Amino acid sequence: MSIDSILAQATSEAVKALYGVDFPADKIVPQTTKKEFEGNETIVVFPFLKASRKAPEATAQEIGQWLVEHCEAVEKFNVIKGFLNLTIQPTFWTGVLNHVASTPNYGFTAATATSPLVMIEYSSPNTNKPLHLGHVRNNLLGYSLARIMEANGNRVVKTNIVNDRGIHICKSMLAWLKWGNGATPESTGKKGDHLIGDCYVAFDQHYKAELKELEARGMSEDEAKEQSALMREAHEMLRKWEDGDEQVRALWRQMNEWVYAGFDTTYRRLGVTFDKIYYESETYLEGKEKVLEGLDKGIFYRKDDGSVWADLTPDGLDHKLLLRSDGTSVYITQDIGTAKLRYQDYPIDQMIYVVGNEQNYHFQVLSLLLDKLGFKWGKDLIHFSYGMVELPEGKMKSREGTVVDADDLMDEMIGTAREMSQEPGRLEGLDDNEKEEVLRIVGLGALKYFILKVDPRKNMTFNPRESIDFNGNTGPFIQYTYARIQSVLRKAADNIDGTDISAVSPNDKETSLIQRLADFATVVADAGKNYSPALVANYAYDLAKEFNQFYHDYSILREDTAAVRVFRLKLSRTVADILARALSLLGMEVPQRM
RNA sequence: GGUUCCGUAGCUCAGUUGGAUAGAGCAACAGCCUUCUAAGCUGUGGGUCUUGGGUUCGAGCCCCAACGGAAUCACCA
Repeated sequence: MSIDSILAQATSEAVKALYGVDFPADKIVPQTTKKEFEGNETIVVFPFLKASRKAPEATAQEIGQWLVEHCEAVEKFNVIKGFLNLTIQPTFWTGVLNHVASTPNYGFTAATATSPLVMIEYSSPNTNKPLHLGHVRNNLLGYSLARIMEANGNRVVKTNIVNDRGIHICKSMLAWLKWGNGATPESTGKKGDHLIGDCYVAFDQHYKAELKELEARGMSEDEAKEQSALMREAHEMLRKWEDGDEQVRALWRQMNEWVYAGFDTTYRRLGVTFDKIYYESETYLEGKEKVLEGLDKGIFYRKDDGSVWADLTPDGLDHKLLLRSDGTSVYITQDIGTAKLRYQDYPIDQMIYVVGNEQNYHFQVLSLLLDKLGFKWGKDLIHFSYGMVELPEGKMKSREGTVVDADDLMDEMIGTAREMSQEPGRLEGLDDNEKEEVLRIVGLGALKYFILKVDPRKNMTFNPRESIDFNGNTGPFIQYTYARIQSVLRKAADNIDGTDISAVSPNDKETSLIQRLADFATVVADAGKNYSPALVANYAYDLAKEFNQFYHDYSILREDTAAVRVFRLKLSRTVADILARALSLLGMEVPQRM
């Protein structure tokens, strides 16, 4: 039982005993005492004043006295205004440390066969360009969210829907045919996704040039777009694709394979994985049937021109098109289709879509539509909406070449880690492979933490000229704290688990660290409830920061009382363990040395 | 114009269901490596929490309004 619930319960009893009023324990939330004040846990007594009919100080005094007399865990108390500061028995804290240290996966809940099944969709790239910084944010958030949901006892299915069809892919294909000179990833040594991305850019350039020429001949911009031979060819190709033209399909398959190979490399480096991948080319026809079903049931209506619509005005939204007048699907129809397929594949209880905030409206609509169509998780689907990554000059623009490429970025991060590690004494005794592994872990850790520590809803700015920091509130700082503890543990000769530490009285710093360790369970639960990797990230930083201060103030190995030394070693080891587990929720690894 | 989101130190960001004197990092300045890892630690300076009302013992947090910014409101995806 946690100290918070013990105190809440005891305080509830105190109010009952002293004032004869029932005050439910779950309404009492003790909080950690601020550093400036004496004590470990604080209870705010203002809510009890109605019951006590006394001044705040007097009330706090009475409750404090009662707790000292009746609650074993409470050693003493002091009162400042309406705040009752309680000092907890030292032996209690060593007990808490032992508990956390000896509970495997403390704070994590394992899923069972009956746990809720949560499906998380993230990444969802187009196959016409390589992944960039915006995708990186999406992937890291999605993967971390999956880890957090798992830690909270959910069964999780990570899914990716690849947008592998449409006019944009045809543009790349056309460009490859026209100007590609038969280039392949093998012949050029280029990653497949980058090769295709170059084709897409090439199309855009030639298209622009064509428009310019047409406009020079006196056409308006719209006329030029209408007359563009390139665009017509692209559309013709799309039509052939939809007709199943074997030549077009073969090229399409070939190019997509190249792209997937490229994506796989990037995903593997980023450390993200998927349990089930859907391809739009296989799902995009699926939604139509569901829409027609809804039409039959009278949920939707048909206009005179044959198009099908949903009336969402009762929900405060607009009318939404579901099928064009020629009977073909639009974007949202496809999402209905994938929802149907997914539900056939998995008995989903909850669906989380990790998609940028530019699609907020889309998911508001999708939620309503799925609900109307009878999906039990439709109404409560979570659109995990995140803000864009911007450059100091504004948005990233592929046309202007300001896109921050995911592969380049990872290279740079690892490069910076390499520079940092040049200092004498760093990474000595490791062979080259081990060194590279550490640099990879640290470089990627810096990137991941940089992105995950901020509130996902907010737009974030990334300045490519100022490389991501490795000092201060960063991933490497937390990893460093871990590695530092490992170093101490390697040098310790003590039998950590075989020595009794129950007689040790933790000092303030140690008590505070133990409290923080115990908090980990709450943090994991809150992160799950609020879908918030940032909560975990900031917790890990606080814990690491506090440990570093402790490390500076108190010696561990040089403490000559065996019991205290072992106590501190155990505390350190548990901090390292919790740090590693917190970071694992962010998809981050820890190095044994750095 | 409608809807949704954001506004905290020069910059990047925290701020746990409303609690005590609003916190970190970066940048600046001043210190600390003969000691368990200096990717660290300590100190100094830096704030009208966009503004104005309201709710109450108490508001950065909740409500209303204004201002500023972002996204979105396609027979595009």
